[in-house]
Amino acid sequence: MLELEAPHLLEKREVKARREGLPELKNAEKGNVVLRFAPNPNGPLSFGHARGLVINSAFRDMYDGEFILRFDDTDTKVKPPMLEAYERIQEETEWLIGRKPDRVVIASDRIETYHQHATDMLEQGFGYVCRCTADAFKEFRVSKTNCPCRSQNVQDNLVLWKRMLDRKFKPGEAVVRVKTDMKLKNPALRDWPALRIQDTTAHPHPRPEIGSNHVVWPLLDFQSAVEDHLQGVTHIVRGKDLMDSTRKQTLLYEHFGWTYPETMYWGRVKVHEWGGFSTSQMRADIEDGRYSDWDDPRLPTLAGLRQRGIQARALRSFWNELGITQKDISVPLATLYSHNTKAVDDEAPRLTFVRHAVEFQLTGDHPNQLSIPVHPNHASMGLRGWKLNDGRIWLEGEDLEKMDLRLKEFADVALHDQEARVESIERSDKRPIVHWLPASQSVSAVVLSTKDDTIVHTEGQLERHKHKAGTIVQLERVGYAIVIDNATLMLCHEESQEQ
RNA sequence: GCUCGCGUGGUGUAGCCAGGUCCAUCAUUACGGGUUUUCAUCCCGUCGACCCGGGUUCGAAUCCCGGCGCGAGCACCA
Repeated sequence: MLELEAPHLLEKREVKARREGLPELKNAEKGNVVLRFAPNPNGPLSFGHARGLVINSAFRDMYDGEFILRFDDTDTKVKPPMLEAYERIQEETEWLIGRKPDRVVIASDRIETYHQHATDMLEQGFGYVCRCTADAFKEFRVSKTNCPCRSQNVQDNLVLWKRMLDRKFKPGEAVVRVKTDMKLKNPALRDWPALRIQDTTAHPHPRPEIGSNHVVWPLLDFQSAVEDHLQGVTHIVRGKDLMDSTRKQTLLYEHFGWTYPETMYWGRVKVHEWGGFSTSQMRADIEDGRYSDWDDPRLPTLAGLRQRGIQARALRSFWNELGITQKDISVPLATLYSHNTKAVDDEAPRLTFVRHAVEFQLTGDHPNQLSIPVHPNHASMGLRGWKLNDGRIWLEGEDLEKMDLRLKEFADVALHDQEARVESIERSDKRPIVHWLPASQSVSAVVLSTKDDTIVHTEGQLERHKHKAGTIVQLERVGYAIVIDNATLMLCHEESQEQ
């Protein structure tokens, strides 16, 4: 009885169990879920894009569904696409989510399909060609009055539509609008624009196969709505700034008799250490030479983070942990770094880097060589063999305040002038343990790190190594770093504030 | 201004829809301790929160109303 009338009462206890990971999708059937992420290819992917990629592909995995990467490249003037970005975004997506998208769709390939749907809309009478100026229409929108173009009959609309396609209008002289209702409470929804004219002679599409082929282009809400339906998208998970888009598009779906996908939203995210970066601002700064390129480690691009050794799986766990609440949040980079440390530590070979190195001469009895583990927790990673040869060693400038030191993995020494006299091989007291390097084992090197908006160069002596570029190592007592070449590394994580 | 959305410790997050098992979860940060010949990893511990005011109820983080705060949309951008 209870089961029939109020099954939720019985499930209560189970539902209250602590949830881990992402929430369930509504009306989702395993194997029958289609998701998408649709960036504008006006630059490479940013940190923020990663959220859309990570979350949507996580749902794809959770439901054994499909994930579409779609290029929403329908503006050639305000946010012109960048030709290189198409390939680059696909490569970065694969790196981030660890697989290729199930489908890739490029909006600019499908302009004629959108035109066809616009024709359908006009024929069925729920759209019209509006020849008012943007300003004039704005007044109609504010005053909740119908624009005169709204009452044109279907024939007139189709004639005007053909003239649009035939390049008889200039940009701004005609748009296609969706008939909703000018008295709708939300002004954003009132007879919203679906397609407009772009001057693709002055502003051709950067893809050579598209170029100036079309002048009538769909706007986001129309293009996205039609494409989601055509691709069979079942769930849309996106930023809450697109909430009104959902409402606009739902009105269009009702006209067409389609069912709108389930939607979920996330709020805005700010990273405390980064200001507001926009793709176009970054592009300008790179052109001005303020940053080296899109992969400059100071930039919040995926390429920049990757350059610094931030791992894809760290970004995945970071975004998955934030989840999809609608709250606007501000996260410290320390959270991302914490995920990255977990991702990297187990596999990071240890290496010695002596900053601001000062030379000393070892004296007294001591072995002439020693072996140090590559990783203290994993003997299987092998040993590093050091030879002392002439007994010249490097110590870090900041460690020299005390005269009695323990050279890590080696011996207790007492410093005097330029001499380090070995007092004991065994550890004999509580003197501080410091890292050090035999001169014969070292090479002059530089470690780069980002600090605020600058790149700091730290000179020092680096243990000789054969790690390939891109390897993440741990510089003992310094931090995790990515190998650039034999004598250059870059710290993965910004120097901590209290240093 | 109109419309929509959101307010749980320093920062995130779970719980809220279907009120009790919540003196509120987990993570991170900070601090303290343990393991460790790294200021790493790992482990243990401590501090710390339901925006405010009413209401409904035996009982409210959870439901209702009002207030306040924050954010977004109102583009012929995405």
